[in-house]
Amino acid sequence: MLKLTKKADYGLMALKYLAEHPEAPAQSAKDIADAYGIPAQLLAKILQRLTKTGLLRSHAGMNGGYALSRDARQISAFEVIHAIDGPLFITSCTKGAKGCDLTPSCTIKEPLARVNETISGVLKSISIYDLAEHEAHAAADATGPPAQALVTLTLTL
Amino acid sequence: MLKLTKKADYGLMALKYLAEHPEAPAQSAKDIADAYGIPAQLLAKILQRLTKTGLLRSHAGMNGGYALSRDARQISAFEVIHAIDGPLFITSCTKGAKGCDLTPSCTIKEPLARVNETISGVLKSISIYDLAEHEAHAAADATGPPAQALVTLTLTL
DNA sequence: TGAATCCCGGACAGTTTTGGTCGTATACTA
DNA sequence: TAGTATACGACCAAAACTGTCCGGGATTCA
Repeated sequence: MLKLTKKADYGLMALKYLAEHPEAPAQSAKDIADAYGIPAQLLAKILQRLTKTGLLRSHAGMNGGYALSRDARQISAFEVIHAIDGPLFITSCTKGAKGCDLTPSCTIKEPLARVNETISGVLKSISIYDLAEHEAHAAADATGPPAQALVTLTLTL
Repeated sequence: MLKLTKKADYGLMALKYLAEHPEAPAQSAKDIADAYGIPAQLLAKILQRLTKTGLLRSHAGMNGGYALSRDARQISAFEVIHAIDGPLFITSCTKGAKGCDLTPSCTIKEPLARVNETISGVLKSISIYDLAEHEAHAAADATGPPAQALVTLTLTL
């Protein structure tokens, strides 16, 4: 449990692919799908969704395709997952408005909501750039501190 | 997405209930189910599973029921969720052994595995005791430092 | 102009996961 | 031995997930 859907996985993989090919003006859904061996039509729809939410820009016609709308560093895994799978709530009794119907049972909800925020925080702190492989290892070593993401989260119950 | 199942929710709620009634030798599945308005038979099966994994102890017959097998402080939310929903993996390509079939595609897997560990860490750091409502507020204030769980996690990509 | 390439998006079928019920067997207590 | 409670497998309906099909539009190039 607590796993993300294949769609979200595919979406992350696709963005990673785009981040690793910044030179090309655009990559077609089919190219990306072929690169990873995932169903093209399915990926296409995922990319469409990411386009609608503004994470990608699309271009129809020959040599068209998709491209990141921002720098890979500025796109978090959270955004991608949220765009594809919708709002993530660890508690099954979602809906801040109505809450779970009967019973003020979910006193659990409160502490778990914090867990939820923590998880969101982790996901928000990870960018597509972090997922991509940065070729210039040697260069990175020379240029200074490694470009590692270091995340520290605090959870107080 | 990324939400836990109702079963896991129910399980946590039940353990919380047990933690809040330490005086009783045991609580029947029906009592707990009624307290929260959740289907009794379903909860029964969940409690049975928790019993098999050793988190609970059961006792049949009159005045029987379930009780925590350890102190509420010694039972983590992670254990409960794991017992009910099985191993939690954020990546859809689970199985460390075979990995996702074709394509060494899931280079994503590696960074996400760390996210997964982080989430597990959060869940492990939360005990059933933390979920329960502690009546003795005044007492707690007097006895010393507030019994708050403070969790700090570090994620390095 | 027209053909090729590529995005857009709804409808839909197959499968798996969940959530929940039923029935029966078993254990314990009074 | 009657009543209460767990143990557990079979079963089912509904939802979610994955994936496919298909008829559009947009854009580029010859």
